[in-house]
Amino acid sequence: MALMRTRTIPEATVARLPIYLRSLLDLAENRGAMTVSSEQLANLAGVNAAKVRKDLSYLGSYGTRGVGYDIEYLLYQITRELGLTQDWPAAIAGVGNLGRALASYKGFSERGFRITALFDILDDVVGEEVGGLIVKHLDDLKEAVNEQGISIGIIATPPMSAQEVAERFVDVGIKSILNFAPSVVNVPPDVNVRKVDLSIELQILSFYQQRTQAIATAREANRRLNIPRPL
Amino acid sequence: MALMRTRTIPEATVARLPIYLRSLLDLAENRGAMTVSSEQLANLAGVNAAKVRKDLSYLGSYGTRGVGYDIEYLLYQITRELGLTQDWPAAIAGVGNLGRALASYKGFSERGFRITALFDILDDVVGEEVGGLIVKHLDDLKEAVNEQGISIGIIATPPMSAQEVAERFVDVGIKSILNFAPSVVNVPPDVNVRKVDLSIELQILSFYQQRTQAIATAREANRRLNIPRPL
DNA sequence: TAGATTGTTAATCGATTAACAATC
DNA sequence: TAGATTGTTAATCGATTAACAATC
Repeated sequence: MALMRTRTIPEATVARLPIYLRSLLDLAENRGAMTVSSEQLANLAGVNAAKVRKDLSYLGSYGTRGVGYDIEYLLYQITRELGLTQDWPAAIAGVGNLGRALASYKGFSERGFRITALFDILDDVVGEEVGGLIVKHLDDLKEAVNEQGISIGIIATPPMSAQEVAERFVDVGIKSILNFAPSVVNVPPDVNVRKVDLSIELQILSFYQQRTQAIATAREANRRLNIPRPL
Repeated sequence: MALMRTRTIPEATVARLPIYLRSLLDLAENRGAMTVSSEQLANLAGVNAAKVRKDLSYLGSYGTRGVGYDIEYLLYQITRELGLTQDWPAAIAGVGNLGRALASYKGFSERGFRITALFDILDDVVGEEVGGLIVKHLDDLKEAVNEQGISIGIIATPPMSAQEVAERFVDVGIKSILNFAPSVVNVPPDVNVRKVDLSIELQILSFYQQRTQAIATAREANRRLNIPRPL
């Protein structure tokens, strides 16, 4: 067996590639640029230039010293690396407020993701049309997955149902799950799960908000103490 | 001036506190437990026990050797640390699909966050009732912020408007922003921004999905090569 | 006392960053 | 050649984890 190519892109880098991708698309489409320096790209992406160069170096050496990176080529490389040259049809389970918003979210299709099926278990939701799709019963998951080649499952159910839906996804062979439900789901180790949790984001923000306010209060207190300074 | 207390909780720890909080609430409410060991809490939160103990040690030494942590007390400490004992009213700018879903999202109020105002700029949206609130024009932001003590701004607009909304938020003194728009916003350094980007999550998932599939394919290829092995 | 579990240390790992030789 | 910018090295920083003494 040939030696396995040791192309291990760090997680932190993978998480930044989509940000670079977006910046590059902006440069290409709206500003008609042909090349970009690590410095420019760093500014657009909100990181520093050394990080950009290091990140891009994991994809190979695609820049030109003294010139920068060819935007089109870099776009192609990042797109390929992220697997975006392939089609990954996605299904949403749970057609409540959030599920509906996700189903009709333009950003997905704009970035090449197709939501091809919606599932629920409530009689008054199954059969309804949402965002151009008829909501199916979760019991019909397997059939839809086989027919449509669905490879990404999106959980938009209440927390109580999340684990069961995750297991159903796993049972039908789905290996990538995006979980919007506010609960942890357990899956086998070969299944990729990413979690988006609105409450957690707000709670983290609360921490930093509290700190910001504490700093402002401390500064104010110091100001009051210091200003009427006796000679 | 007294020496500033050097209580610097690492970012990674702050991001995990809400997960512990949720697990502890589950233990307290649904299972009537009084104490919890780092081992148990780790299992619920999906991390390892050493990490739990290290994380909790930043809050102080609240455990009892040989026994574990008192759940009620730990709940109180984490809640306080995250700033959740305070009320942080939030406003949403952009009442499209996503904004509506967020406005009616039960999870926020369940976890102590109040959405107190909705803003848009479109005539046919302003004045509409969504989730029990009348949508206001963005021009009335300052008034509402002052009256309601709004401290968190949520951006749910299209990407093009995100920067302008962020600036309006900053102008009226908001120091914490949750950005759902798929674009980077620039704010002064004392403003806390967190970004939730649905497309980026899917793109990262795409990378790992591609890798998972490559591994499966390689395994299959090896199987085919190895099974009809000549002597 | 024996068993359980914390809190902390120290080793390790991974990510960030400045610096600069290589080179367009 | 002079100026610009990459790609990589090495230092540094922050996060993770195993191990275990402390102690309930």
